[in-house]
Amino acid sequence: MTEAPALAVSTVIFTLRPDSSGSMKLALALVRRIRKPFDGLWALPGGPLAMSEDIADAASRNLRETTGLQPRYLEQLYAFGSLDRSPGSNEKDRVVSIVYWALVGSDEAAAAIESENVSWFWADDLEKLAFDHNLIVEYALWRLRNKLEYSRLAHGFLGERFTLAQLREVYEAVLGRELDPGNFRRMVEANGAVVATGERLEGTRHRPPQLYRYDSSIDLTDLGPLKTGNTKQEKKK
Amino acid sequence: MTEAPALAVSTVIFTLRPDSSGSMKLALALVRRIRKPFDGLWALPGGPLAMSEDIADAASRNLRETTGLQPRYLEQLYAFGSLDRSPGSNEKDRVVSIVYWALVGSDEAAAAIESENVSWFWADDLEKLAFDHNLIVEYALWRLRNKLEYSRLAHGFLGERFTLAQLREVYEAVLGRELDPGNFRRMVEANGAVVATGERLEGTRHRPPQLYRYDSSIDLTDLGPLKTGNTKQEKKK
DNA sequence: GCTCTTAAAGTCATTCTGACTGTAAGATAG
DNA sequence: CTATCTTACAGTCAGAATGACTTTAAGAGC
Repeated sequence: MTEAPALAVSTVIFTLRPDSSGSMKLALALVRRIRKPFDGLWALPGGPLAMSEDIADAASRNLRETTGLQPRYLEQLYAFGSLDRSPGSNEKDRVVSIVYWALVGSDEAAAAIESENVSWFWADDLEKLAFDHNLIVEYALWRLRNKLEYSRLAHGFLGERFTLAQLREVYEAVLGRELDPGNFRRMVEANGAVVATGERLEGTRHRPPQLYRYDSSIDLTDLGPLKTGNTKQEKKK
Repeated sequence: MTEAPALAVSTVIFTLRPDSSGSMKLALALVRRIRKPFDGLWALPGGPLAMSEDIADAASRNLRETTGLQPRYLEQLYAFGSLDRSPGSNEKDRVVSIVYWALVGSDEAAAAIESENVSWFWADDLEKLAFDHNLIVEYALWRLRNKLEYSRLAHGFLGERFTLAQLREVYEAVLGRELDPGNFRRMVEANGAVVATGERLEGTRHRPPQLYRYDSSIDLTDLGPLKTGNTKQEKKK
């Protein structure tokens, strides 16, 4: 049997974190490389795929190992396998990376592991990363922004119950632009994936907003015939 | 170094072919397996990824090797790597397949290789295929149908010049439903990806339709930050 | 009570969409 | 050479969706 390219799994881990001014911004988890190539640069968390480990499980595992968290959403992004991904390295070292992207709740993310070598970075305005990881992040961002518009994806960042203002804040942070509150409400109500709980959020300094929850009979996102079933989500319908 | 899963590349090859009544229907190329497992069943063309071969090149190569054709469009679909893809087989045999999907022109497809072990099948109404290939085809179909609506994908099936009726026929074959000719014309003209050539198609038994071509400054499809550049397409803009 | 802030409902003009009608330009049959 | 058939192509109309905006409601804090 002839030599074959190695297989690795990496994960782009997104969350929302409050910036210095208190508004939510999109962030992602990176780890610092501690060996060549690209020693010292930041990179996506990842590692080799074990012989009897499901690919999504591997992504989930390296998410847990780096941040200590569980993904609220996990989806395969793309398989990257160009020959020049690691310039200057021997052909023998070729690695094909199957990349996943994940969402973690912003409340949970605050409790995530952070250290000298594991940290959150703002998704826009990234420094130069190891390998082709800048391209990978760009693509993951593009996919996240596209999917958000026709799916329940925002739920991946929120808790069980949330106000429409919080939901809108997620959309604004991900899309990077402000949305009209009235039109946003109309859009959300029309699409029907969100239902009012009847409860209200108390303790604000203004009119108490209603709390909503997602209709659990609707999938988090539309994967077509692919039903991963890897996250904690249930599905019916 | 511990043993790792093998890496293979497969391709879902779509084309349009006239059925017995003369209308175009979506078809895909399959090869018959001549060894275990699933000996005798039909399967997607594919094979192992060579050490120094780009993944898309491998997909392109096995498209050429099975059908003798060049893809007009080629895009990565998904990496399939469940542990139970080949039931009953040894864990040592685990294969992760990176699957691509391709479009070939219907005129060229008519000249494609066909044999006892290579043949076209209608995309709806497929028999049981080897491995998880039914699921893969289903997903490829879903992706094709989704992308068609917001891209220039239909060009992958057509020649340089075509009438709006031909373009509509592609849409109808892929989507599996009839479209209103007037509204279709309006939609196509509004989106601007198609331009009139001024020439007309002669020899019909009715009013001669105008010939159109795609505006080559617009990408065949929107891949976001990913620009494969693997097919013969040029891009500008 | 007054003010501040956000919730929530509603208005309006524009654009988009699907269904449909009407006319144009050829070929063919008689 | 006229009637008929077929499809090209233009245009209409009503309802839905969208973006910008206004109005009123319901709390907190002073």
